[in-house]
Amino acid sequence: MEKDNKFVQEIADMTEDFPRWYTDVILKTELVDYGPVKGTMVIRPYGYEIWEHIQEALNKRFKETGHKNAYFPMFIPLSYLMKEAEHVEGFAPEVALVTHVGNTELEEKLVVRPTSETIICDMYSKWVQSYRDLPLLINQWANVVRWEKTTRPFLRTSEFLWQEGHTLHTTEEEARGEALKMLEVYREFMRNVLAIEVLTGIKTEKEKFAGAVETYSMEAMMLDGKSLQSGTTHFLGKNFASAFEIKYLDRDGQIKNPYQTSWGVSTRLIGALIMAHGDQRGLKLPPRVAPVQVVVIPVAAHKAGVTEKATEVADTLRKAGLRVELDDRDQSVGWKFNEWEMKGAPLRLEIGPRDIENGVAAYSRRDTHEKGTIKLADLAAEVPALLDDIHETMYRQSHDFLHSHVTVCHDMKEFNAALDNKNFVKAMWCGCRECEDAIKAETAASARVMPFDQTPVGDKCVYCGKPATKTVYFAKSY
RNA sequence: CGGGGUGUGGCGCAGCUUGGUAGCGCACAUGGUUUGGGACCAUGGGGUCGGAAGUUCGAAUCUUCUCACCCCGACCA
Repeated sequence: MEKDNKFVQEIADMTEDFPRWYTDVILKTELVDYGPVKGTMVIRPYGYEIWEHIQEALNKRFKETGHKNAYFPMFIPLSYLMKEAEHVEGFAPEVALVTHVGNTELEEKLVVRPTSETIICDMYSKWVQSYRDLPLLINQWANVVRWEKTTRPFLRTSEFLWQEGHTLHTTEEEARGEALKMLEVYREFMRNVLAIEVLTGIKTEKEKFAGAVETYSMEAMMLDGKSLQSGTTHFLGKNFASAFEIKYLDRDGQIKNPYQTSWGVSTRLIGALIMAHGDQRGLKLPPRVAPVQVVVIPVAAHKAGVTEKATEVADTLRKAGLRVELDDRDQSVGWKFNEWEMKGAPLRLEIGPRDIENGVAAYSRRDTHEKGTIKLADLAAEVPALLDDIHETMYRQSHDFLHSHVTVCHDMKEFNAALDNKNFVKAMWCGCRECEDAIKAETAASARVMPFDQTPVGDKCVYCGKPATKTVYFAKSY
């Protein structure tokens, strides 16, 4: 059915122009639109529902780890931001500042939160008196504003939605453990909900969060070989606690500052799943966050009994707890097939006269394009199992893709070759800032994470050739 | 902020060199025929060409200025 190709909705060739492909897909599938203010995005219902499923899955996990949700104000007095030296330096260039209300100039300028450590610390200093108040485990869902120079929907926008956890602990071990635990929560979430494989580890000094002692990160690999920092957790030490005078009286009668963590993931995750799973036909959504898990398409709907049977099938699946859409719009079936593939629905069921005669529904998987039939009587049991299989297959694909695109490199020649092949580079590094900066300047790749498993992959720094002790993943990134 | 590019119905584009007051595809609307991989026919609605000034009898087209957006670099979840 080539026709003249003139009715085909074109999506850019992802192998040739990945950024364009990304933009085409998110706009054409009605995930987002551009906002009127440069760098902002409108998340449309189809995209927002993905976010809701992400929120639901994370909230469930936060509850299990003892965290409570709360909400703090969006406006933060500028003076708060100034209290932690590294923090100001890191965020000052990109904060939006409120200076006026109407025509009146404000006595104290307000920043629109780029992150909430400072205002939350201010409140924590009032709430914490005793070691009995600790640990304090709070999360908030909010929007934050960071006026970045270049933006792209989901990946980097001037305003974005996220979740930020902020905790206080009596001991360093407990706080560091919390940061590591939440990183593991994120990793498990990526594995079991978004079906994305990630590398986890520690950020270098250069790349860590402004104000943190240590930053842990998970990095996902996009289909063009770039890395996307998909979530971070921070061990903040006492940096903020002392700056904001959060103090408690310990059992030993001493007044102490607690140890602190913060951690977050954002709507960037939606960008991650688009760029980690998509293909030439468009989105490929993992079933556990897909707004429409199963689309039911009546074939030859004008024939007697077809619409009725399709409706019945959709109802059966809804009762089985699935998110189902019956697409009975007045379009050709081919058009609908293509549309739902582009929109990433994991599973399509077709109900036509032939199927009804045979007592089956025809299915087509979005992940493998495999087709088959399921007996109508078995739908409620088999479709959920099929969705689980799609999830596992998608994770497997993500896992294999990442690990087959990591190259161990010992010198810059290998390094550059690996980057050209869209691989992550695993290499040794001497640990000095000069080499890290030089590598970034020359190759546009940055040190993404130092894996927890520091098994050496050589003995010399990939850049300067001096003895090296750190194993690092380098990659170009979003 | 440095380098490159683009602005013409909702979207994608043609027209510009050789000025003569807009055209195509998609989308949209109505009617009909269709429907197992992006259907077809007919009819119809919608733009004054990013903005301003200038040249000219006449400007989407030429000149100058300006604005906006996009891509590549420096900054970042």
